[in-house]
Amino acid sequence: MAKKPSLGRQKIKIAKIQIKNHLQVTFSKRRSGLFKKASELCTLCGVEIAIVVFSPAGKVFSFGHPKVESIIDRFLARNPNLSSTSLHLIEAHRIASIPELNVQLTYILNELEAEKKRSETLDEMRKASQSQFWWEAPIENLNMHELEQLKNSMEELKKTLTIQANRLFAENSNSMSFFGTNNNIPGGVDHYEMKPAPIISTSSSAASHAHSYGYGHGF
Amino acid sequence: MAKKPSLGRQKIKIAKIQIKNHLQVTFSKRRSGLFKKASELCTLCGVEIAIVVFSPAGKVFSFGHPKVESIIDRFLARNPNLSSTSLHLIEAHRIASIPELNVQLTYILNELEAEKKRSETLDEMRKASQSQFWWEAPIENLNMHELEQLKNSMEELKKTLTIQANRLFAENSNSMSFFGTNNNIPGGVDHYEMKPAPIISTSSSAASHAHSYGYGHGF
DNA sequence: AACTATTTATAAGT
DNA sequence: TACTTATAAATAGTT
Repeated sequence: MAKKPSLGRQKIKIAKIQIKNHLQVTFSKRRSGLFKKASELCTLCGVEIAIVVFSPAGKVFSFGHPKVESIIDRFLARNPNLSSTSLHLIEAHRIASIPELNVQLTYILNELEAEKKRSETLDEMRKASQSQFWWEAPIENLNMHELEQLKNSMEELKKTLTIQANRLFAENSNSMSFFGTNNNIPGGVDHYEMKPAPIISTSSSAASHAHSYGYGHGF
Repeated sequence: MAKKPSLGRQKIKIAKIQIKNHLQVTFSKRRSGLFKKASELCTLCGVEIAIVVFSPAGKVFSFGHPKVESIIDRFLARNPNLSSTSLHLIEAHRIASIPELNVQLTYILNELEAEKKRSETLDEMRKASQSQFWWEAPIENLNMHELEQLKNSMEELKKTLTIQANRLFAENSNSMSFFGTNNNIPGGVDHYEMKPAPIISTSSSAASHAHSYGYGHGF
């Protein structure tokens, strides 16, 4: 009985595997391979690594040393993105005991988030289609207009807030406890200076630290 | 001159590399190897992966498809953890004042601005590619609706904020106001009840989904 | 999951 | 940091 020697490992093209079963097996194998490599890198070089993988089915797999969470926290601390900021704000208002404000702000933040996601989606569509496919979804001008309005509203709000805040501040700078939780007011009264909307054009969300799949130099 | 043939790859123990220079080289090589593997896994299996690496020096390297941030958000949504909750609480206390709130709003404003610019860019790309199709309508309508709601919310918020601020103002002001310009006080000098800071201990910590370095099965 | 024949990654050296 | 070489590891296809 002649053993049929397998062909052994064959070269494959790096493109989405079509055969479902095959894909599943490969995913499994390579996922553990990836985690193993990560683990080795941790040990060899004493670095901290977190990996999060979402399967097409939405199942999540993660690796982390020392812990996924701590690394993510560190990452977010350096690279604050909108959603985490939203969470802070929301949380702040919960604690601040102003339910009405909370509800509304939450709603608004969700909207903003949705808007952001939407344009992310569009951006990806564009990238994927390379201008060749029908789903190159156009962004309607009206939306632009509405966004403009939104911005104006927010600026208005901010102005009002600033005025009110400074009023309160100036009057009771000795002992004001608006939110009950916090009596110390950080800044000086100089908040009252109103620039026409600062716009610290902080590079939008992701861009701040330069290496997504990037190769930073140095150590 | 006999070429000295290198020994080639040697087996190494998976333990922290002591020779600094060596460690640096290995880190560099293996990091790119890891990212490459991740990239291949993404392509082959159509999954989403984020990797964050902190070097001993605190430098951060990341890989993400489609984006580190979006994947982290997704992860945190499923897996709210204690530390980030703690951070939120701390953060909340820090910003529990009107001036700080103001700062936060400014930040959001900036985000919106950045988002708008992005949308504009995309829109121009869209125009350039001259692909305009009627069937995008549903998406557009939905968005218009949402944006309309957003706008309304903003106005509501502004109103509420003004009212609240003025209430406090009324409560706390025994003396005169420095700014006589406050005309838009809708009214009630009603007292607003302060609760002692709810502090909702959210989050079931990290444990919820089972695989840190774990090998979940299934897909 | 186990088995190999191969491909790929990479430790050392330059 | 980049290239080279020989070898260690990972893994595609098969059972």
